[in-house]
Amino acid sequence: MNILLIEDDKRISDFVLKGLQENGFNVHLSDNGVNAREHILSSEWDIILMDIMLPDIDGVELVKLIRYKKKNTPIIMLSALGDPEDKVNALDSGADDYLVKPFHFKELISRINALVRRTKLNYDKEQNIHQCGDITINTDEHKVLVNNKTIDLSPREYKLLLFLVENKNKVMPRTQILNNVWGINYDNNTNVVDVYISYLRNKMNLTSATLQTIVGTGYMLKDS
Amino acid sequence: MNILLIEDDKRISDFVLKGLQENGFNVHLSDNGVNAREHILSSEWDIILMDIMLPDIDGVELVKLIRYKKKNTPIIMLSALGDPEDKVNALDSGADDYLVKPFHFKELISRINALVRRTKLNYDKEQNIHQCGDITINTDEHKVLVNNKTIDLSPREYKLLLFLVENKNKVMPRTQILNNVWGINYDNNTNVVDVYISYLRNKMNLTSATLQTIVGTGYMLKDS
DNA sequence: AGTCACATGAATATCCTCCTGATAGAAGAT
DNA sequence: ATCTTCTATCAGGAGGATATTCATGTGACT
Repeated sequence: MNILLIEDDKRISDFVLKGLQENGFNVHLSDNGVNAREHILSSEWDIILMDIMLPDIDGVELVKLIRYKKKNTPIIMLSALGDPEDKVNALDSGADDYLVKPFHFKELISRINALVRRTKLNYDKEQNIHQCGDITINTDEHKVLVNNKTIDLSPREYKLLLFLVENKNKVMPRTQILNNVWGINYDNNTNVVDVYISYLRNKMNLTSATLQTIVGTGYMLKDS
Repeated sequence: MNILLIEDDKRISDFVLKGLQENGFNVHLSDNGVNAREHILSSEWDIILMDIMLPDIDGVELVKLIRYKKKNTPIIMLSALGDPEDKVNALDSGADDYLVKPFHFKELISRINALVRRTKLNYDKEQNIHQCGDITINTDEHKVLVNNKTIDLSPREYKLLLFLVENKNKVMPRTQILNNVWGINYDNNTNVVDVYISYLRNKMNLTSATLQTIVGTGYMLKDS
């Protein structure tokens, strides 16, 4: 799960970052509003944790911007301000939750889980998502992500990748790949599969540990 | 909006009930767990506000029961217990939010709104108004707006656009477009779809990032 | 009839994808 | 260690897909 943490106070961000990572979350840190905005608009996050007081942009304004841009990413505000007015203000601007510092770390984890659970209820039903390690394929949108970055693939590359993800952790012989991705049922001495595997490894920066070569047989995509 | 309030302390329930009603909510009160369970399982609620300490059933157990029964109704727990353990316990059992008494009424309203907003994101599609980014279609008036400017479309163009907006963020194969917009069920080697996509892009000034071409498949209208 | 808007198929240019075949390099066999 | 087999990668041409424009057909309305 990918979390964007927006926090300028290094003591706090160190603490939160470490704690989240220990709990198995994949966290990216932004320490200012401008940088955060870039990351929000260019990538897909499961959830955003945002300090309300940032050096350059007001957190509430940032939330409004995100919602204005039709981004529905879940947002939890973190703030030293415990005043009801501040809470109301943040929640009404589009944030989903508001947590007053200092907070207990366990509570943060539980609130993250609660919110993500609620969000996924809406989305996962409707979208067809395939995963394998860092790789995410959204077949509805025909979209491929590696570490939250969109990768452009040609139709054939896409079809091959999808086939490998659908059969992750299984060795796929060349013949079977040719059969399923190219529709070729006979052995015609081609090396297209090798070539396209190479394309994928390049475009997606896949190590040979992730997209393994099984010598004499074919290939296998490993789920970390 | 229909709210189920589960609270046995009459002083508090009076206060909350009155406040919610003044804010235009439609509220039903249950003052014990057994009665509440009946209402939860037999009716549809937009949101449930639940005291954690009830005379007959533990609130957390009630939440677990609701979730076990595959009811995804949003739940906010209200409790005098401010202990992190209690919060974690409640949230992890399936509650969406946790508010410690005494709370400010405005905060409760904001949290209710935030949660309902999050829950309804994908459900409340207004019948006559369709949106996608800058594009707004009012089917009652048969009117198309881009950035608040009216666009004149021919019947076929309109039908195609509406279909794409209704299926925004999903790749629509040419065959499916032909089927739904033209009523053609067989492949008759036509390029009308391409031509009309071109018309739309021109008339509406759509970038190829908004109305995307999915090479080898079809087209997709992207939100935001 | 004539005009107009619309729908459609065809034509063209452009761009991108796909595949082949060659070569270099890695892995495995003896 | 050497040879053989298998794999990785590259470059470039052929082919295919798409965008756009044009010409024709069709039906409604005047």
